[in-house]
Amino acid sequence: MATMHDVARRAGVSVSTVSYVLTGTRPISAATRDRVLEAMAELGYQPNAMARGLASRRSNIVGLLLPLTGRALGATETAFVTGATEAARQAGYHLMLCPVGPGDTDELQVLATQGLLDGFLVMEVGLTDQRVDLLRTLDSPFVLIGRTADTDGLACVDIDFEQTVEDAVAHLVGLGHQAIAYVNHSSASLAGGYGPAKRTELAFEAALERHGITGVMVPTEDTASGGRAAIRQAREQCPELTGVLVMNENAALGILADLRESGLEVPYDVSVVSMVTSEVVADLASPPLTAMTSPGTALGAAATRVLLDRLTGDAGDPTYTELVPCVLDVRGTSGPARPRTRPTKAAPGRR
Amino acid sequence: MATMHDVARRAGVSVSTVSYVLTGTRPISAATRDRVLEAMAELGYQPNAMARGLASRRSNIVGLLLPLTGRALGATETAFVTGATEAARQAGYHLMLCPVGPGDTDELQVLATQGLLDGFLVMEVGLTDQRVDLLRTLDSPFVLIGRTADTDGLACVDIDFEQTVEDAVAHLVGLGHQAIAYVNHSSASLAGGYGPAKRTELAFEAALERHGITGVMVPTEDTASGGRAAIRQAREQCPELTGVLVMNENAALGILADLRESGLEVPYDVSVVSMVTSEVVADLASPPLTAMTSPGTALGAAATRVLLDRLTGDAGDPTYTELVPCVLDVRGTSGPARPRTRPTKAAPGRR
DNA sequence: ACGTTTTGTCGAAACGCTTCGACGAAGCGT
DNA sequence: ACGCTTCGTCGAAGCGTTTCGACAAAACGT
Repeated sequence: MATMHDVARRAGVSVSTVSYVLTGTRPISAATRDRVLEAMAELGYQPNAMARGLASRRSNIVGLLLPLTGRALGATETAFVTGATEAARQAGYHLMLCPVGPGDTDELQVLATQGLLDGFLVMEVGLTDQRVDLLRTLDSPFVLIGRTADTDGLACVDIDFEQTVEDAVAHLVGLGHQAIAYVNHSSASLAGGYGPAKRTELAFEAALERHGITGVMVPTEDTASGGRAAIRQAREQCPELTGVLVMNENAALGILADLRESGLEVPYDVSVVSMVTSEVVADLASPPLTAMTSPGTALGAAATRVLLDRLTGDAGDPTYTELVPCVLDVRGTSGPARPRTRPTKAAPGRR
Repeated sequence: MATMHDVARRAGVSVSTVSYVLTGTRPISAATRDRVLEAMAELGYQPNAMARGLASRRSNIVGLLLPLTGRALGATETAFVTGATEAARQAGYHLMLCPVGPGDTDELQVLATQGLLDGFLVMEVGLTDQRVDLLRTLDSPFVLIGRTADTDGLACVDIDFEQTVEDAVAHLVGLGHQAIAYVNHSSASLAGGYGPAKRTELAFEAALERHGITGVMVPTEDTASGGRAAIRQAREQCPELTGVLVMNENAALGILADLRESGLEVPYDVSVVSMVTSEVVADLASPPLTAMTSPGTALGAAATRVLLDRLTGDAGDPTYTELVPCVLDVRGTSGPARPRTRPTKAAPGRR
């Protein structure tokens, strides 16, 4: 590997001059610049990342804090990651995946103090999250993807759950639905203070009231069978329901299957809207899911930009919060509400 | 941040002694070791990753080369990533996600020469892959997750497609199926030399011959609608088919939906086995998919171990290849073959 | 008791870069 | 022609480690 010394010698300049050409820190005459550039090209010179990092105390690497549950990531999380990675790359940064969950403070402590990372992107943020506290006291720059209960002084990028729920409910109400169920994350998530679960619960209640309709919320596991259980429970608690809002993609498919097996046709008898859903999964269902598509890639990219702005010093507001709602994609599982008579077996031929 | 100097002063030893305590490179008496350790603890000392990297020319970071298509990663790929990340962490390494596809040689050239990464894990390997050639000429240590056409002198970890196809076919044959379709990746993938597509095609043909049964292979897009199109085409080409093997999870769901809509009941009329499938997606379907579950996490971990062995020098065979077959998980979509009469509308009550 | 090895520690030289102060050479106004 | 600023470049001092050669002190064999 050629070093800066080699380049300097070949171009007949000093090492520092080469450095200035590279970093643009000081003005260099066009003539010498060209000579240096040429020498670099001839030698196939590539600056050493470690040396640069040591001297400048910035690595151009940001860490992505992501609890690795052992189970696969959802499509939404994956989109976050790819969005963030791509955005970082375009800004000349690298992205390091760090399996650090809300409780792994020791891990994070090490990561943040060993000087490898310039800043952090924090995913899967709980309403109270030790990682946030730690990063704050260490004052490492960081941006949350998600939100804690108290976002004072924090930079956050998140899905606008309130708006998303409202939009979804409005869609159903617009189709004439008067009784809707909301199938939320598990009660464990709710109790554990998982932000999206809590926020959507509140938003759902608010939306019901605003539109003057009735509804129930049912928490359930994020699996197909969880969805099945939830829809049964919902129909029991609220037999007249014609609309279902469901938080989790997997649960959504379970609901669809269960309704079908119960002799109810979607969307003729019941409409289903899936929240925070990726297109791939929506298209997996048949009919394809009407869904609030999660802006995963965009969020990841936005978070990265916010963090990078902070790092390069031209930081604006340190309390910057950017909320992006999911957008409604009407596909095959939502339609006009049936009149409020007890549904008979679905009329054939309708789909 | 405390430095080694601080620790050395506090413990009353030289800097190099502190270093030896940390790295174990040379013997240190128990007494001084304890003193040094104590000083570290008191100061909350944390070695600087950059300085260490510069001096030792190893970063303890490995890069994961992964084309980011813009679309979300599949569950299998995600499992690879998490498995690799976790395994790296346990060995004291970090994992950096690098969006570098088979063609992005410039990107990779930079990554490999800037000295940030000790080695590479290469994902989504094509039958011929420029990344492999480049890494080879730069002689950076690397391990493939997947295989090129010619694996001479390469370290690979991959799914054992041949075995997986054979197992799947054997499962169907064991249930009495005599005519099976294989819904493969798209013809573009096949033409582009995508390893899994090609290998499974050959393995399927071999399995047909070995078992003395008939079948067709239909390439299709990796989407639900791709699956629908494929199953139609397959039934046209081979009306007597009772078994379907499908490469892609998304396509599998499409196939299930299409069969149901055609009045065929799974698994009574047709059995479906999904290849290289994750449990989450398998459970999304109803009935849940009988599948060859992909050992994603295990593969990622295995690849990492192989790479790390190579890095730490106690490398064994540089041509080490580890093949792991998917394992058959019988769920709800496979069952005994129907007698070979033309099926009438499925008898009710059966499932 | 003697050389000889082994053990434990030290000082200093890298590692390849950034950055700071210095300084001659131009360019400016007057 | 004069000092004054600006421009372009240089040398050297770090950045925080690892690692190598050296060297007392202790342990060994005879």
